[in-house]
Amino acid sequence: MDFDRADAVNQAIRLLSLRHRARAATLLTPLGLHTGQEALLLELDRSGPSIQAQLSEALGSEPPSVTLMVRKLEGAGLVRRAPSAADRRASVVELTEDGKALVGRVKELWCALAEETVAGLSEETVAGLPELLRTMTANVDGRRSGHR
Amino acid sequence: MDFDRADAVNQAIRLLSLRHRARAATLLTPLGLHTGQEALLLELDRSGPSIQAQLSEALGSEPPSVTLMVRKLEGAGLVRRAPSAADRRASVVELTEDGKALVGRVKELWCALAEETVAGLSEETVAGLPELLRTMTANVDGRRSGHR
DNA sequence: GCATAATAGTTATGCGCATAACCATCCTGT
DNA sequence: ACAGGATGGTTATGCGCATAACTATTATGC
Repeated sequence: MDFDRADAVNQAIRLLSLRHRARAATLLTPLGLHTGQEALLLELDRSGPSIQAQLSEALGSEPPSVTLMVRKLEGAGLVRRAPSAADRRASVVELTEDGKALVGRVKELWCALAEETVAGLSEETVAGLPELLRTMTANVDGRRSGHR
Repeated sequence: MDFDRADAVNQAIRLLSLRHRARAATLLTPLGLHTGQEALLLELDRSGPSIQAQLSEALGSEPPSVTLMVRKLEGAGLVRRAPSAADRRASVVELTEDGKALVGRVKELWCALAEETVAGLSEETVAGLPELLRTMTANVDGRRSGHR
């Protein structure tokens, strides 16, 4: 691939990352959330109480990141931790009532953001978008340093 | 749009951001660069000596971010700053010889990364990709807080 | 059954990027 | 010509995310 084409792809991905994230931030700020935290809340809503290793896997974030996210959300009263009965190393994270209440609002924002994002695109393009993005993600993820 | 579809889009964008960035990081590390710095070097290669406001605009990063990036690249000897003759507030940034030498290698990585990223996609999909991503970027960027 | 490896989690540290507040310089209108 | 605003840059601070190094527990191989 020639450089101009490659650069167009890479730079477009970089800019979309920045802007989509920035837009998410401005939408989430009124709820008192920071970008990334919404992913954790949504995952808990999806899968129910989970240990941090599961969250780390689901979010695609490293364990230390999850530790911090959970700590902050716990401080905000949106999430609660309990020691796991089966494994004394693990702690189970779950939504509090406040957390559950907030998830509803997060979902609305999430829908609004997705609609904004794909505005003006054809129905079929939108339909194929997640698959397309996941393919690219898997392409670069597969080359990750060794593990998995 | 229903939540599942919206979430698929948003999460796919989030994950692609993380992974593409992570992959870029592992490719750039051997060159002693961190993610984001390559964009600045490539922009200088493209447009020649520029003042930081131009870089900020071209990279889509805020001025404070540019200040730090330039400072670090200057420390690494890849970039040089000179006061602007026309405007005493501005400083002109340009590549050093070392910087120019490194840009060549960055370009190679950049091509390799783009090829990895779009592996397995049809030729037409790849051709339309930058435009597609830019459309989405503009969609969320347009709603930005007031300015531009 | 016990040493060793694998796994869950945390702390420390560092980078990228953002916003807020601020200074220095320039441009503009009257 | 000069006050007020716009523009270029920097500093301070904070969050997200990463890696490295560590502890505590659980699983495995001989």
